[in-house]
Amino acid sequence: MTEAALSLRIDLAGGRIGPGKIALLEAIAREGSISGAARSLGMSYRRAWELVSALNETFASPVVAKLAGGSGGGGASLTLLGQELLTGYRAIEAAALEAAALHLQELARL
Amino acid sequence: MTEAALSLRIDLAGGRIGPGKIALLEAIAREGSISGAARSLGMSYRRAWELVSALNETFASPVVAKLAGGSGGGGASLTLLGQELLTGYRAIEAAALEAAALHLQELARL
DNA sequence: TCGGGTTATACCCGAGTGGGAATAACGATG
DNA sequence: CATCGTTATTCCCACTCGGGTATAACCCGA
Repeated sequence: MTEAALSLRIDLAGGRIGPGKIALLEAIAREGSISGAARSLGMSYRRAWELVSALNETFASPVVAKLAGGSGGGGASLTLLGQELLTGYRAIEAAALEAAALHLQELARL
Repeated sequence: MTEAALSLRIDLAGGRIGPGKIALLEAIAREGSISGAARSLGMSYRRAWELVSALNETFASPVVAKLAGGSGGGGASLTLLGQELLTGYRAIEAAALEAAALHLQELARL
C-alpha cells in the first residue's frame, strides 16, 4: 500500500496540462460529448467547456473536435492530436511513476 | 532545447507537496529564516508562514524548526525530517525527469 | 533594561475561480 | 418544419487565495 501518489503537470509553450485536463479528455473520448463528460466527472459544463477551450488554444491545431447541432444534438471527440496527447501524457506518467516508485515508498514512511 | 518542463506534486496522507513548498524549504535552509526565505523568493511573509505551517501539519513531527526572539531576532531551520523530505523530493524529481525525458521531447513537438 | 529582527496572528480587500442559471445557435432526424 | 440535445456565451454571485498592513510576543546581546 503506497500512501504517496504522484501527479504530473507538463508545461508546454502554450499552457499547462495536468491530471484534470487529461481526465476530461478521456471522459470526452468515452462519453462522446463535452456535456456528457462534464456530467460524468461531476463538473459543470461551463468549466468543462473552458478547459477544452484552453486545451485547444494550447496547440497549433485543436485537440477536441466539436460539433453543435445534428443527430443527438451534436457532440465532441478527440482529434488525432488529442489522442496523441493523451497517450503521450500517459506514457510520461507511467515512466515517471515507475522510476519514482522506490523513492516514493521511502518518502511515504516519513 | 526541451520546450516541455515537468513539475511534480506528491500527495501524502497529510497534504500535497509541490515545487513551491520545496523551493521554500530550500530558501529557509539557505537564508536561515522564514522571513529571509520569503524575501529571497519575492513572496510575502504571510504566505511563507502559511506554507510552513501547512508543511509542519503534513507530517507527524515538524519539518521546519522555528525560533522567535533571540540573537538576530530568531530564525528557522530544517529539521532532520525536513532535510530528508527535501532530498527525497529531489530524488523523485530527478528519477521521474530522467525517465520521462524521451517521451517529453516527443510530446513537445506536438 | 532596551533595541532589533524574527515569529505569530488578525484584519481588510482586490483578483481570480468556478458554480448556477439563462439564452442563443446549431443541424440531423423524424 | 418542429424537436431535441448539444455547443456556445453571457450574466450574477459565493468562495478562496494571497497581498498588504498592523500589532503583539519573543528573547539574545549590547
